[in-house]
Amino acid sequence: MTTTVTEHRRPLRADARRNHERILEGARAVFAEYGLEAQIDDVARRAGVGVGTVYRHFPTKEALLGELVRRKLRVFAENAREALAREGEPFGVFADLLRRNAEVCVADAAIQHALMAFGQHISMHAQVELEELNKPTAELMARAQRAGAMRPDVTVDDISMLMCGVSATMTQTGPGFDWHRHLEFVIDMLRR
Amino acid sequence: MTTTVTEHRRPLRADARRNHERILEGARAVFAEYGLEAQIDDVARRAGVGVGTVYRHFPTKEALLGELVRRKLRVFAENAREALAREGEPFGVFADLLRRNAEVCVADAAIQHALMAFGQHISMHAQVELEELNKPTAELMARAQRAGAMRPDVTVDDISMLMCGVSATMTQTGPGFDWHRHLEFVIDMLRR
DNA sequence: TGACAACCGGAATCGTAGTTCACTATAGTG
DNA sequence: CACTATAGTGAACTACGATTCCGGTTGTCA
Repeated sequence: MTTTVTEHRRPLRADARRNHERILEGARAVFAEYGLEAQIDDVARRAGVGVGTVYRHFPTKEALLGELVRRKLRVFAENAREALAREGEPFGVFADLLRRNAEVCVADAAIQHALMAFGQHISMHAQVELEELNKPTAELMARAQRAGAMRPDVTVDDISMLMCGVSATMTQTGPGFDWHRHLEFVIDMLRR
Repeated sequence: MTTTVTEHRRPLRADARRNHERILEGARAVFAEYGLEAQIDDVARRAGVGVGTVYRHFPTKEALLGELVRRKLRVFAENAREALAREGEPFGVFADLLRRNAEVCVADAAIQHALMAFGQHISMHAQVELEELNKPTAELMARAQRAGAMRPDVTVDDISMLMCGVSATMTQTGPGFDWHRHLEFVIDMLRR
């Protein structure tokens, strides 16, 4: 239903496949280091390819950013599914999931910046990934709530919202700004 | 000590003073409507002056933004001082201050965007205003804490941080994103 | 009212980045 | 080993938007 055209094409040539990966990794690194204002030329240089090659793989800068965001969301989702399989006190498991995913975030806060700058536009192209993340998260929350360890009135969307706030703290370098602390405040608030 | 050079200059000509105000107001309106990507030309048009005039008053776009931010901070501070003078249950007074200032924020979330985008650079030029806001806020918190109505471990800096998170929610149009809700979560968490 | 300094307007300039394209290189295939 | 569809390259093109500049205007003051 949401299958892309890609699947109908013959497989990429070996060098193309290799470069695709290199570009994505280069982009991740460069955006992590310089933020959104990093240029495509920088990405190309870091990846060791020409600009043209970047554009052969991603039609626009925004598309490239979009793919990076989608990958990040997949990591979040993967962690969530893993947490779902874990044994243990539900609230603790959930809190640890938040901590772990936050850690994934800081790894390159620039992507976070991207999410906020390009905002809804990009996230509209990540519906699937968002869904994939929200499903296990909701289940995890339901468990904690049934166990009476989590406020019964919080929803998955609240979590997105609150974590979005935490990640805002990450990109800010204010005095006394400490996202770890922010996150613990949030976790505390979710508790019973 | 931190007095500006302006004071040492002869007063502005009447038309210049008028334009200064118009530009600031036009900028506020335009940035509120189109966000940071609004152009100086737009500001000029809205203010009913030429671009050159804008540049006569503010050397760069960033400087203009900076002044807007500073003005906003002064409003926050004003509200805080007012709250300080108010009678009543300390925590409630403080919570209402947060609500009121949040309301001031949304009025033009673009300024908020500015704070996050230009980030630390602008806020470095708003030290004075920040101080002016933090002083009464801290006093208000101390009262609530002495009354045993507020968590004793939160600081003024925590408030900046958390409110920064709330304002991130304002600029985001995610599904199920509701900054009022976010704010109430925060207030709840601050409570004893 | 006359003179001039301060001010205004907005076309023109300049720098910056995203994007294209004409040409070259190479993986895959028979 | 040819042959060709794919892929790569980077100089050149473009669009856009901040900033400059100078001829014309206007407040102010004697």
